[in-house]
Amino acid sequence: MPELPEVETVANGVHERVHGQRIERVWTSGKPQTFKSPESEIAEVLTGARIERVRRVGKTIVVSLERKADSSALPRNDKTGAEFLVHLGMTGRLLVSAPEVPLPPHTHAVLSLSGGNELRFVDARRFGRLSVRIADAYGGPGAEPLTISEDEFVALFRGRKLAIKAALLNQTLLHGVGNIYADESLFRAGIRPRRQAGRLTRAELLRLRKELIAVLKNAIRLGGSSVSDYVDADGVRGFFQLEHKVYGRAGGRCRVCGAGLKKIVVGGRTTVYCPVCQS
DNA sequence: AGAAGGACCTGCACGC
DNA sequence: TGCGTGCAGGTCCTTC
Repeated sequence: MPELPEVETVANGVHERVHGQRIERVWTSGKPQTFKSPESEIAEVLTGARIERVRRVGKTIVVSLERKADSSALPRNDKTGAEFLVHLGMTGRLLVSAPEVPLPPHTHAVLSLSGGNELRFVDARRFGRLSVRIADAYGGPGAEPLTISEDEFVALFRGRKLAIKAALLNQTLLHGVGNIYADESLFRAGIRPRRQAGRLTRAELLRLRKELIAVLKNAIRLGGSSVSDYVDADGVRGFFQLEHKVYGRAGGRCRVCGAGLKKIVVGGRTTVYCPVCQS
């Protein structure tokens, strides 16, 4: 399931392959829940536009477009272009493929590019979302975990009564963290997932911030975690799943102390932790 | 207002 | 063998 490192890997890979190219044709599947903007508006904004840049914000892939002079699908704003937002949801893939490669099942959008390749959005479970908007340097709903300061991080959780695990998953506080990296960072920081966020000490929160950043950066370096069907822009799997200490290992032994790993539900999500290493 | 829980959706791993 | 069941979870929406 794509979280910050997986989305970053895909965004970087797609950027390298498509920036500077023009979108010549757009096809969409007609499955309504995939499209947060009307499909006609997406087609109108994308067709003929040039891709300037592809980047990650939180778990969202932001494709910056140079606006066409005659586009009327979005309100006018002459100083800026448009943005195409891609959220991969659970099983979404954004692939750059040659047109002769057969379309995978569950393909929901195909952008034919001036360079000859296609940018394809494929999503079996259809939790992913596509939309377009006026460019205003999309910032996402929460703070960016890779660059947040110590004081800002500590302030996010002050007075919060929900479990620290649930707080990490809340995208309006911190965006980009999902179930895998929440469990992994809490394990590495030695903190129980059910602890009330507002009752963690400053020292514990600083440890959590440090471990979260380390685990995210390490995962980016390894191309993300491939569980379920995550792949990068070339369809290649990541390697961070081999480094998981707790996620997906319920019933197994802790790799640090040998104790049995416990499985519970926190914030509606399966949560795995070590009862000895996490106090 | 903040927190909690269900709905959405499909593929896959099970068990009988 | 084949079928049915349950589980996975990011985000949105409703409820408390």
